[in-house]
Amino acid sequence: MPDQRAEGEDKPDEADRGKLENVLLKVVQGAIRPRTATAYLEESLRSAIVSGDIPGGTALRQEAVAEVFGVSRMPVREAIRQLEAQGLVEFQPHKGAVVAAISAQDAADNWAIRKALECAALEYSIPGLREEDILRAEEGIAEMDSETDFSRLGLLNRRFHMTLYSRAEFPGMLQLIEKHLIASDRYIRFQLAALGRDKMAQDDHRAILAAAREGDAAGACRLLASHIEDAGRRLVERIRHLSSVRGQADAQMSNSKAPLE
Amino acid sequence: MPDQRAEGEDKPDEADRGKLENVLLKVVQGAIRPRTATAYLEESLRSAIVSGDIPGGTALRQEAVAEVFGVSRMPVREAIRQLEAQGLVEFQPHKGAVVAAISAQDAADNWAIRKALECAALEYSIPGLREEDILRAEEGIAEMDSETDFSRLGLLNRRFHMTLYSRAEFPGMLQLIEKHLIASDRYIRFQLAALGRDKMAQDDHRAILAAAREGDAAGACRLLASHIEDAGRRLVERIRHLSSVRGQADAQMSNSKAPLE
DNA sequence: CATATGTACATTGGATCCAATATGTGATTG
DNA sequence: CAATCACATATTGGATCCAATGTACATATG
Repeated sequence: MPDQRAEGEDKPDEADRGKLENVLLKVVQGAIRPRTATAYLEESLRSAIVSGDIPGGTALRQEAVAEVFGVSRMPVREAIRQLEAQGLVEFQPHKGAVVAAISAQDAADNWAIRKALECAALEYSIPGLREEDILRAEEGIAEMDSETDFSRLGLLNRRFHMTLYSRAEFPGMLQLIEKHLIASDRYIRFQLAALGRDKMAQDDHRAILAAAREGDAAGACRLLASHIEDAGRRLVERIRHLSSVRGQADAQMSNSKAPLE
Repeated sequence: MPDQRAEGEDKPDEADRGKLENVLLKVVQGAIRPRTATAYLEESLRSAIVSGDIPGGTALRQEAVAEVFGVSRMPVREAIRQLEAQGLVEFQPHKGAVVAAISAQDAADNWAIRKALECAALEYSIPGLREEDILRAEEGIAEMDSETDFSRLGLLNRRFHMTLYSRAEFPGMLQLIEKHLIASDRYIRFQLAALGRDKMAQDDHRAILAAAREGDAAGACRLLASHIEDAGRRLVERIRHLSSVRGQADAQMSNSKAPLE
């Protein structure tokens, strides 16, 4: 669901005209407002892909997608282009787009990138962390403790991590990290569905936060590095195991969707 | 201008069929082959942007671009979408796309990301480096020593770095690094044009390669880190300086193009 | 019978047209 | 005279149409 930013506020000088407009503005804001069809499709498709609703390997036929969303093929094509540049779909000229498949290689890549970037960001961020950030991170841990919905756990985990990095003065870096955190969501969900939420290594989270609170950048980075590394290694091992047991692992990975909704 | 590949050659006979195919293959490979107009536009625009031929801040009016390239607006739109997802242009619905402006913030981001990713990649890669890689890297350094064309210097620098990382077993990570190296090209060129090629810190390159040759991962990473950090700091300082002296620095940065062709 | 070839169909790439939105300019009104 | 509104214009968003390409199946031929 696309949330909207506040638009230009008209000055309320002309009797009730301002009020009327405000009312309409609220209505519009409350409603699902796809500012453009392309943006709407791009968000919907991405969320569906990372959540696993559209399993890896699925061919995205333009006509079919267009029909489902009630638009023409054109916005579909543009949305697919963007998803391609983001690495969420693979594209071949005249053949079409298929949702990027889950694979051990992709997972290993993602975790290696995350480790490098997140450790750097944490180091940059720690000196600038404030009370409110620490509190927000603590809340995040608590929320994860009490959350039962897998799909929300991924979001909460992402938020916790991003809070820790938020004071790094490199917005582009933070954006890149968030992109990879989102991409790792479906793997996290995949693990949770099978291993039955071992609280997502909450002990790690607590230890990292403790080090961050003390301003111990080196220690926090070391903890974060092994936190990410461990999760990545476990995940890659499991995917490798599955793909050696069964034929091609990609297909049935999608069943991680089943327990979710 | 899109050249087309050779069309159907009549087969002389079946005796030398294998050879014929090889010949045709060479012809096809040699030709400039824009598989689709969108891909052609995407490559052309990206190269023009990173090379500085299209300065930051330029509005990419679809109609104008389409006319120049002799196509309709549609492939232009798709290409722009991809460039947007790659962060090379900024996009606003109904307003259009403008080439992402050069800025101190963007440069700082880029170098911070590069430092994190490239150091990690180097560490992963060093244990797997072979003789041929070392040799290729040495050739790269030599080429940079004797190259006078600024636009090629960026390419050679990129190649040297990528050679060092090439044995890291994370293709996605390498792709991400290359993407950021390409994006940093126009900053490098910007520096070279002003500072007059101080050999691009070739001493650093030699030192890094020496450590890599010895298999000293930690040492090589330390050297690489400060190599990237120094260049980034110098660059950011210079951009900050320029923007404080003159009004907005973004516009006239484009003159870095002048000495190039 | 196997391989190669031709043909029909499905799907994507690209062009043109129309609609929606933003911006600039001039008129109107307090 | 200033501010606002209305309108004209430029530009982008989206839909529909046609062309190009890939795939699958049938057919011919050694």
